[in-house]
Amino acid sequence: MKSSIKEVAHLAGVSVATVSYVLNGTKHVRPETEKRVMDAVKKLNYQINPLARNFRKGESKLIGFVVCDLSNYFFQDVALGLEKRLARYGYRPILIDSKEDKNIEMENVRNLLASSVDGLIIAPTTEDCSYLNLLLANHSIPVAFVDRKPTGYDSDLVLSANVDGAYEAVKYLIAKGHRKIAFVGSRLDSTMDERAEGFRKALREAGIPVNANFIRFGDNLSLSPKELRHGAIYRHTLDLVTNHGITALLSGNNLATTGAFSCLMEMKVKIPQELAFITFDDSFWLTMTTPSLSAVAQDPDNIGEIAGRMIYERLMAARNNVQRPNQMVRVQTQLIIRGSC
Amino acid sequence: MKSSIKEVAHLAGVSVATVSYVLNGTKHVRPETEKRVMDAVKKLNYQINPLARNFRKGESKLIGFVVCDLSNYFFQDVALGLEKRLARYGYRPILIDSKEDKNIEMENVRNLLASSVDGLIIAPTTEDCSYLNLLLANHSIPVAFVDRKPTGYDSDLVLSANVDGAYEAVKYLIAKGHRKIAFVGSRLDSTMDERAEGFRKALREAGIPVNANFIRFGDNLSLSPKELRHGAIYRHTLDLVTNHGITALLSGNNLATTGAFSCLMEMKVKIPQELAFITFDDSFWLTMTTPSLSAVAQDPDNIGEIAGRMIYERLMAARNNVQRPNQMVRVQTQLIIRGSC
DNA sequence: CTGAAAGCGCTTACAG
DNA sequence: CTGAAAGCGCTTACAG
Repeated sequence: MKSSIKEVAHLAGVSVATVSYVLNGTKHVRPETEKRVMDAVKKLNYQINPLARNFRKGESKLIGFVVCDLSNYFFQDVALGLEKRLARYGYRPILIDSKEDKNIEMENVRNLLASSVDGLIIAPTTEDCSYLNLLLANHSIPVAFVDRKPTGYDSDLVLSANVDGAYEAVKYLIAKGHRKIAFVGSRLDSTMDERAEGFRKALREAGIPVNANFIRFGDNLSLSPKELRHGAIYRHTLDLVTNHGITALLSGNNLATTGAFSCLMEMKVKIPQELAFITFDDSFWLTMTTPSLSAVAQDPDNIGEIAGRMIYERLMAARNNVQRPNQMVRVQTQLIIRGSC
Repeated sequence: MKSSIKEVAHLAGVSVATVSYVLNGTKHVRPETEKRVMDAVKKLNYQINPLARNFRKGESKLIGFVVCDLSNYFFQDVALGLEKRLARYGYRPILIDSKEDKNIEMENVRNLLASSVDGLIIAPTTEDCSYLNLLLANHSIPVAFVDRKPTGYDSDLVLSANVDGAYEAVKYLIAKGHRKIAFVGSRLDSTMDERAEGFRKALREAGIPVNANFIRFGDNLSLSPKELRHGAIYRHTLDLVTNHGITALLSGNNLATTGAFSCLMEMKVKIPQELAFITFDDSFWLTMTTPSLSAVAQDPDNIGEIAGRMIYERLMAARNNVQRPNQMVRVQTQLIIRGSC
């Protein structure tokens, strides 16, 4: 049945050390000896016991991915990219949902540490990540952040080029002749702030005064499924459309779009004739609406891959005892024009 | 820093065995002794080393979930339910995508076995799962299937009530006066077959002759992203609408809906006036279309939970050496009427 | 009720 | 180039 390295050694007539050397390529072994070992391995259909190896090496080959909202397809796509990249390195991700609750996030991190993950990738629920200082005091594992810029804990970071993305979108709207352009974001966090900044930048550059009242954010409830459609974003959109005569709207992410577009549909606003609309976050369903929706596409797959690579590089750096300064990577977005503007 | 059970034992003035007994509750220990141990644990901030424990116990606490198509939100939701349930039992899922390719699926299973998962949940790419007999010959771990009915390997199974779901939908359409009703499914597998059967059953029951030409399936390409919109399903829909004068259409799943609804949009078919439409698989985006789309909602979260529970129960059964016959669970669907019918 | 000790299956200095 | 042996941190019969 399940054979161990001992039986391989016995059958090959060598020591277990030699078998280990051959299997891991950690020491040069005479070709002849190597062949004997490999023959024995084949004959016994031997497979290394990863439980034993991991224990011995003190690693789990597991990377925890703590996600603020795993029901959001953006993060699911990040996870897909992460999985793909980690697989290359012989690591696997463990996904865990924080449901946009800081306490759950902390609990998740604690749990993952208790299951000996070798590294941690965090899409934080809120910026403040100082709790990590305490939790990671006794665990020297690498951490990388994605999507939101953390404060209170310094580490690698992968973000979309949010300013540029919003800037390009608004620039496009301005080029189409729009002047009364608004921005709605799901909740004011570092990401929404950057996108709002890109929004302002485009207006400034075009010499259009920035009306602070045209930049709106939802409340904390805006992230919950119940409030997505008819919550704060819906009301902001309604107000902007009916009371302020905006002609174009940029939505800060897919959550805000749910509320904003729900409102526009219910109000039977003619898009793009009466209102031009662009959203952050591309998805296939943006082509199933009437009209199809233009989008600033992020590249979640790539974000996941980069986070995976960073964690791996940091792991290697630690193993080789080399210093590695914290890095921040910005992933480009892409403006996709469809029927809504 | 990281302390071991030895240091706890030393500080508490007991043997490591006693510490282990206390920590695991595996033997009765005098309350006084127990307190000494717990105090030492607290003082040293001791956390059990799961790598060592797993190795010793020969388990990984990991359950592999091999998914035919992880980019499909249906399976992502199944994974969410699975994760939730496994967490309760102290297990974690490892997700891995087969990209609707049998060879990748087999490779994935091999990989997971090589990483010592304690159990396997499989959403198979195709029915034939006889390859498992060979792969699992040396690994006595439990397996559960979800979504599609496998052949060639017998184990637990979680499926939607596909016949009933389709039956209810078509019954509804018939009650609305429809007679020329068609069914389009992404690819003929056990699931699509069952849904087509529910479709037929409703017609039969209403005394409406079943026109075999009104039951259409895509080809193998119908599952690939490129072909989703304008592939076989699109063409079937086009043919059914333009050449056969159908007045109602049931789509067998979310993939088929992408092709079918794309066609209907492009043909500017008036829904529900000219054609009533119902799809399998609910999703939030079905309310963002014009009109909103009625759906036979599956309960992926529940499917995932049940699969997790089954695996766990089988694990417990094996540990206690009790026989446990294979089970099949059907999860009810729910007809959600929106604007499309 | 508690402890001494074996052993899970590897890897890795160390010796030769 | 190869091997004998220690040891990673637990759990668990077994003995008392």
